[in-house]
Amino acid sequence: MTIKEIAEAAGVSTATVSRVLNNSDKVQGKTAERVLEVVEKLNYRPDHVARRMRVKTTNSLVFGLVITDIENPFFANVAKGVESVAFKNKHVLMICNTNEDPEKEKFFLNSMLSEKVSGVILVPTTGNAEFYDKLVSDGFPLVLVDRHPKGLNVDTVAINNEEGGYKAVKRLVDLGHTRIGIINGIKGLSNAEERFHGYKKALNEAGVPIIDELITYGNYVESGGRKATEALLTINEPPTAIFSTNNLMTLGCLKELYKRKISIPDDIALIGFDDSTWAEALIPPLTTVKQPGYELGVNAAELLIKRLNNPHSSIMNIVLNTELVIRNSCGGLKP
Amino acid sequence: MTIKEIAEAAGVSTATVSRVLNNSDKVQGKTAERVLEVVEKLNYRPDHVARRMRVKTTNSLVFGLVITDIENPFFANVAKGVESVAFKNKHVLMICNTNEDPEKEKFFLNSMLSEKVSGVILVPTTGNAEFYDKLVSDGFPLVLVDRHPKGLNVDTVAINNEEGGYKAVKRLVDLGHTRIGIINGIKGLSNAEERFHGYKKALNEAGVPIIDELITYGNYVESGGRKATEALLTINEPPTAIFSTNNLMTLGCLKELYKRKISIPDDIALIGFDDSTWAEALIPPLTTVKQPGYELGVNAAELLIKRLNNPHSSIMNIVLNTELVIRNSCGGLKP
DNA sequence: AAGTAAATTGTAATCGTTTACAGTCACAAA
DNA sequence: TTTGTGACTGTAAACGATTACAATTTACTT
Repeated sequence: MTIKEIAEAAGVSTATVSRVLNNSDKVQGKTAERVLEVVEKLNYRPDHVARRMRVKTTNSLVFGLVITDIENPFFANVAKGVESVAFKNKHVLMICNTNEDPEKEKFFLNSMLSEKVSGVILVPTTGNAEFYDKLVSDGFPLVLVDRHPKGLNVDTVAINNEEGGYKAVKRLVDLGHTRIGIINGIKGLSNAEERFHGYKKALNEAGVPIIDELITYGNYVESGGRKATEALLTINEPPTAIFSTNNLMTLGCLKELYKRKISIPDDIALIGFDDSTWAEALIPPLTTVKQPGYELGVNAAELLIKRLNNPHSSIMNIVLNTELVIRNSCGGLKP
Repeated sequence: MTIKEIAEAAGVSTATVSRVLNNSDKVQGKTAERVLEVVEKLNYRPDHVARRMRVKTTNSLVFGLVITDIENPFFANVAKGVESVAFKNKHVLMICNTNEDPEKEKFFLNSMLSEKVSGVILVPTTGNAEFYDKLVSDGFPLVLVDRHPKGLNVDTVAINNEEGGYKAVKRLVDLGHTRIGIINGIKGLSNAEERFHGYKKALNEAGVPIIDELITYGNYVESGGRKATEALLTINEPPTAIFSTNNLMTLGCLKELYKRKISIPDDIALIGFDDSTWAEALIPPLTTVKQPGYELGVNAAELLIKRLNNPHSSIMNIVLNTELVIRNSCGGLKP
């Protein structure tokens, strides 16, 4: 079913059909009606592929979204935010999942470029910075979310990770802890390093020494969180509190603690980063730094649209704030 | 950067470049090398849009995936399974999120058809059955996952929901419960009804009467689970065990129980459906019926590929089994 | 009635590939 | 030398839409 068949059936030219379909230009009311009737009757569906080939604008009706882990509820939130904006703009989403693999990421970005998406929202891994740079300088609409490779002049939407880390650790310090273990994310990722900065800042401010033994890395995955927890618990003088810097590692940590029958918050205090939907269902409910994942996605999508409408406006870097959600996994709550 | 420019730069025709790029046909080694060098040097990226327009096959390098809730870890699992197969086949995924809204679903399906995806994997909502039917009879490659509208002759991959529900409730019955509340999913959805069948079957087999008061509906969302739990707890003689038929409703249930300081498994037993990553981190860890979400996705994608390669082979309905994961939320475990 | 501007519609080129078909070339056989 | 045969390579026509430009019709003025 093509525009040509519609044209024939309605006794007009393809140009007229196209005009009616894009309800642009001036077509006589009667003619438009007749065409629309035929369109309806023949159940015609426009071919976006053909359209996109002809129309050189960025108007492809598809946005790309590249995330690192679709199974992490945080990124699911982000995706939902992006989706809601995309849908409002009649766009559809091409979502890819890199698993933090730079090669996969490159493949997906190339695929999306080949598919001529309008633009891409990307949670960057490490190692492809020059590639992004080339895309941006070629004028391709790209928005980075959640992470910001150093020295890159590109639109970004991220959260204030340092402040988030600071808040979390300050809370622990305020409750009297001085041996505070941290489970860090992936080395070299901006958000991981910033959260770590926040940790150090809070300790420094309180005059608490920073002890190497208490600094572990869990690479943002559950098994990493578990191993890191194990490491923290088996040192000479284990921490009295743990700051886990993402939700999956928190899960690993919880499981390890449960296995060892170490109870929260009595034996150890635990504070997480990222408020997942299950955080409140834990016993005790988890105190955590809440990241606005959905808003991150919404803002990224809106920024992308802004960029599309105005390719030469200056680069924007949006930073959203976190919120400390105090529940009971660090104690300190009135009963 | 088009194939034409490559052709000029390499001093050959566009046909030759195309042949080299699709490493088909016989092109002289030297020529191919020269072309590839130019491709490399000029950083050429094929235009899939143009390609797809010319090539009428189903070979579009894009699969569609329509799910109902990207924030539900179960569907994230499914998506990941689909993704892994897609990636192996150098395909990229167009993912849409219907939120159980039939209108949105229709819009997305139309979009995907317009984008000429190779085929679609769909978690169907209610109400668009005739639409699917038309697609399938038009020869469009469609695979349904997780749910199966009645009377539709279409490829499906689902789990054995009735057996899953049966296993869960049997476990409760075996532990001596006779007042077992159920929090059902969305009325009219095959998987919800099948799980409910399993519930009734287990009770009937044990000679336990089925009591209307104990049957509630939570529509597969957290708030629904919460309200349903509230309803169950405020009847005259509350249940001693609850079967929650999906993960989000289980979360709602847990929160309601926590609020009311009802402890698991001492005051009430709880069994869930769908083993989320957090289920094991709960205290006590959640006993649940595990659905193989990832495998569901893998199988759906493979079925889709099979369908693409062989459009006229007979319709397949794949059913995967569940597994009862016994933890401690129903009690009955040796300490 | 003729002329003119405005409104509507049609013609045909174009987007970047793929591919049927045709053409070229080298070399072996007659 | 001519002819036939592969092995390559090139030419040009699609694919389905959009749109500049041309053509036609309509409406209005004088």
